[in-house]
Amino acid sequence: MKTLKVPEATVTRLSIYSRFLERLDRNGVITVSSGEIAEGVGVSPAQVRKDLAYFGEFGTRGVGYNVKDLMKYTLKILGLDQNWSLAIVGAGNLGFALTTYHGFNVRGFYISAVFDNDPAKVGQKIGRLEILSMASFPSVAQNENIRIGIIAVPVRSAQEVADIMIDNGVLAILNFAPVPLSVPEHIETRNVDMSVKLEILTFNLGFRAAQSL
Amino acid sequence: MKTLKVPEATVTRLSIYSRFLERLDRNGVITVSSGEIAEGVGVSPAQVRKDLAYFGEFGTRGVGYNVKDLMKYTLKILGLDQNWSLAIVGAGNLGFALTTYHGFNVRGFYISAVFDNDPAKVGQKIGRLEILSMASFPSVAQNENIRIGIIAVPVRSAQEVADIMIDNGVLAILNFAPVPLSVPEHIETRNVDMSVKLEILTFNLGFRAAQSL
DNA sequence: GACTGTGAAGCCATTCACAGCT
DNA sequence: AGCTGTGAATGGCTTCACAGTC
Repeated sequence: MKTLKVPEATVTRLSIYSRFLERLDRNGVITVSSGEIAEGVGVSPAQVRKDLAYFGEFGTRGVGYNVKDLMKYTLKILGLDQNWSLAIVGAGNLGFALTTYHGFNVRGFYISAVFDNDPAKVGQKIGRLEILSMASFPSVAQNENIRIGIIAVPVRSAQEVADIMIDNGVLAILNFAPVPLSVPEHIETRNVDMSVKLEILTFNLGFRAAQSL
Repeated sequence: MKTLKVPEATVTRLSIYSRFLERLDRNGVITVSSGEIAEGVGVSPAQVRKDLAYFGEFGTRGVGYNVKDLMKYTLKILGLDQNWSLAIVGAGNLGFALTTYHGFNVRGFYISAVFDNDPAKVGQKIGRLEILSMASFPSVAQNENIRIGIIAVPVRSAQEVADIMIDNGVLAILNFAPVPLSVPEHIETRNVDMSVKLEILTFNLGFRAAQSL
């Protein structure tokens, strides 16, 4: 088992393997081979084995992997053996969708609070959560032990929101605003940019297609 | 100018440069250097020049790039000099957010229709759009010339929706369901998986941090 | 016989460093 | 002098292929 320098692509796939394993486990599958995982998630068997090898030897030669065990290992590696309190800032359509998005309220994640500075929104409810003003961010972040923030505000407010989050102990930010955040070295950020993905599609429909003429 | 084999990472960045250039243009900036673009979007200057070089020579040595021209070139390359009709399938919270998400109704994209098979939703309105039953997908897809589909349904329905889309002329699919779609060779698909990005954050907070102890 | 784990090879993307223009 | 465009070097990820194990 060697560690250090795990490619981010490996972590991405690990997250996908992990969810696939949960599905297998729910279906009562006991053992799975790298080839079956590969088939299920659309990568090569060697890739699956290489990825897992960054973290240990989880399989049995000639047999494969125990689904339940490997699922637990992947969850542990991804840090999902603990609970993570999330705060969402921005209660527009996107923030609303994210708050009610079931996928965020599983696998160790729990949305603790939603913030918005629009006075028309503060006080309204999204499911069990009341929309709070940003003025209460510091106290809520501390009480709820919020270490991950989700930014769902327009570009112009994104950096300001990030700064407030970081000042109040947030260690990692998932940013839906299409702008890069400038943050200290030790803060983790990732952007989710839906438009970029759309434009990859149109590029491929146009430009690549034109080349193969 | 050499072409063939443009890395997908280059296309991703091109989309980001393009949006950055729009911002510069709105602010009245005339000329920009690779270093300034790099600074603005968080990559290296050499990377910016290399990326652009895949598509031509757009700059002037000693000077830089003309903002308006380069913006137009990037839009053209990305296929955004034409209009793209989108159809969204799934009018749950995510579909609702996507339908009203302003970022999708700019840069050449236009949401033409929203579909859902829940009888309780069919007939309701999201802004200007009435939610349609999937039974009308074929005729609407044809009339509106829909070539791009967005899947915002649960995992269990995603493949079925993809099949219907493809049967009715859709060429590219943006899939928000966390499952790989199986599609013919010539169909473009990309997944937007928000949970994966979250799990990269928790991995980095946990695993990577543990290694540096 | 089947499947994992892994060094080596191959491939792809990024960075470097500088020649070429303005 | 300043900045682009690009071949060469580097670095990193993926695939190959096979030894090791059950």
